[in-house]
Amino acid sequence: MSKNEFVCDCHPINKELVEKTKKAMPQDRTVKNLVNFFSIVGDSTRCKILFALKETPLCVCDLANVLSMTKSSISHQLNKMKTAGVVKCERNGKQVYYSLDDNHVIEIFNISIMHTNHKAKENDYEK
Amino acid sequence: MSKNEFVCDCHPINKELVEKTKKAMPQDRTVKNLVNFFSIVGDSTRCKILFALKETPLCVCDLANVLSMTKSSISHQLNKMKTAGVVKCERNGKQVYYSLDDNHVIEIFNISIMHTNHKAKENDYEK
DNA sequence: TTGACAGTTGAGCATCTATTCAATTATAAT
DNA sequence: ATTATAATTGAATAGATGCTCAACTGTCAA
Repeated sequence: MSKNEFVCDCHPINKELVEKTKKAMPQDRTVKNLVNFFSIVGDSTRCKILFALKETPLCVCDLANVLSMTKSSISHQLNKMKTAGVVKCERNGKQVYYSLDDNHVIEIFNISIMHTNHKAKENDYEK
Repeated sequence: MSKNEFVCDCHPINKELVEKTKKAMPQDRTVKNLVNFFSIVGDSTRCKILFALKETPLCVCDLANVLSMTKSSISHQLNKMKTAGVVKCERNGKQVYYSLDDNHVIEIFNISIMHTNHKAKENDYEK
């Protein structure tokens, strides 16, 4: 199967603009990294975990209590988050303490909250 | 079904810290809005659409050509993005032109790209 | 009014993914 | 050693989601 296979079902309206835009598109790896990151934070459980860890490092058990979920479910998500590089962990006796691995995440959260609040307000006006 | 039902399968290690962290957690609606937004950008097709629209407004057909996908598939995604408030559209004759509805998105993209590049570099060192 | 093209829409399908459950590992205390 | 607790892990399940296909709407031109 060719990678350049033409799978589009229509001819371009503005061919030059299409070509120009194609050239301006970022590398596949850039998109992949970005999508991977947004997928991690685009889940309710993981998002809440990050909000909790923003406050303080927590062990799996305490995270489970904060979110009112099972340890197993939390642990599964923490594993994904660790792989994605948004949290790190450290064992202390029987507990494993998780914390944020990069404060960029909080910065992104803050701007995004501003964005979504702005949008939410717009929707209020429409009512 | 009670909303305060205890579904966690373990007792807290540090009860006070759990309570304190619970109080610091954002409202459900804040998390919901945020997750909704991140879910929208956390998809390869939608992410690419935003990168394309960052350059210029485009009709569905030209977007389909830029991404080498079908009109239908693009249209389905644009519909979700419109509902989420990240793109807006305007008909011009036979074409419907889509564009970004809020430049916050690009700002969030830029910071996130910095974050993911940072992470990608870390992974390179590990090899 | 008819035909062509742009775009939308809903149903169906295949894939992905979050949670559950059960079993296992790791550590500490008795 | 044995027991208890914290955490991890893999398989199974149920629900979500993106793409395809086909039918449909909207607009323009002849």
